[in-house]
Amino acid sequence: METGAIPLADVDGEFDLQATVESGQSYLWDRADGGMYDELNVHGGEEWYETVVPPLSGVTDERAVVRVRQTDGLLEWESTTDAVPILTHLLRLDDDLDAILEATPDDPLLERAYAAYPGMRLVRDPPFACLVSFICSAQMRVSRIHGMQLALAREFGDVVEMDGQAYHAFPTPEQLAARTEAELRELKLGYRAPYVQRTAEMVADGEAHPDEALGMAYEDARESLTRFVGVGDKVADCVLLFSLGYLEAVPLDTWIRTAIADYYPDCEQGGYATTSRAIREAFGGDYAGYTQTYVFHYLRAGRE
DNA sequence: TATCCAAGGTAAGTT
DNA sequence: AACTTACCTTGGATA
Repeated sequence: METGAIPLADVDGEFDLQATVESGQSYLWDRADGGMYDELNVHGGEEWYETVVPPLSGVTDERAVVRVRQTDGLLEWESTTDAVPILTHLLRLDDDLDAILEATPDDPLLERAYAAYPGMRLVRDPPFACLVSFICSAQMRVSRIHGMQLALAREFGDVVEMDGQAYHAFPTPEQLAARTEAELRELKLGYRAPYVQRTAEMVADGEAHPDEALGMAYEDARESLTRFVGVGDKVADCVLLFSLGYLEAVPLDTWIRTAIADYYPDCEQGGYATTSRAIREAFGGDYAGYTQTYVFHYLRAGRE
C-alpha cells in the first residue's frame, strides 16, 4: 500500500471532499463509516471515502484501490498505486474553481447555491460506470442509486485486496452483459434492469462505447449517447458532464426544471434541446454544468 | 399498520 | 415534434 497527501494549497480554489462526493454526481464512492448522505456538513469530508478505479487511459494503467479523506488543508490518501494523478482526475483538482466562479453570472439563486457548498467540484467518473449509474437514476432517490451501484459491484464485480481488506470493483461491461435481466432485478433495479443489461451488451460487443462521444460537438455527443438503451437526453447530459468533461452540459432533471419554472420562466421552451440552450446561457455558458450541479445540490439537499 | 406517493426518466405508442 | 402512458421498488408521509 502506498500513502500520501495532497496539500490543498496547491489546488486552484477551494475543495470540499464531502460536498463533491455526496452531492449526487458520482455513485461510485463509498464512505467507510457507512454514513453516505447522512448528516451532510457534519463530518466535513474527514471520513475516509473509498473506490476501485478501473484502468483509465492517460491516468492509470491498472485497476487501483483508492481511499481518501480531507483533514485540515490536506487530502490524505491510501492506494495500491500513486493516487495523486488518479485523485486529480476523478475529483477535478485541476479545475481552477476561482476562475469558474468568476465566470458565473451574477444572479441571486446562483450566488446562494455557490455559497452553500464552497469548494464543491464536479467529478470525472469512469465512463462505463457513470453510464450505468445514471441509467439506474431514473425515478430514483440519490441514496438508492448509490445502493444499486454498491450492489452491482458486490454481486458481479471483482474483489480487489489492499492491506488485507477486500474491495469490490464496479463490474466490467462483459461482467454485466453476462447477467440476465432477472439477476439484475434481484438487485432491485426494477425496470432499469433490461436497460443496464442491454447497454452493457452493446459496450461488451463493441457496438458502441461512451468514450466515442469524446471529441464530438456537445449536442452531437449527447445525441450519440442516446443510442444506449435507457439513455435519453437527461442521462446523456449526466454522462457528458460527470464523466466526459463537457462542462457546458446542463442535465434537465426534476430539480432544475423546478428551478426553471420558479426562477427562469423565460427559459421554459418546448423541447429538451431548446430549453437546454436557454438555461445553459443563464447558467454561464461554458461552465453551465458547474452551476447546474451547485443548484441541484443546493435545492435538493437544502429541500427548499 | 395500512395506504399513498414520488423519486436526478425512458421507450413505445398516438395525435 | 409534442403529448400519453406504463414501468419496478421503496422510504417517508399521511390517515
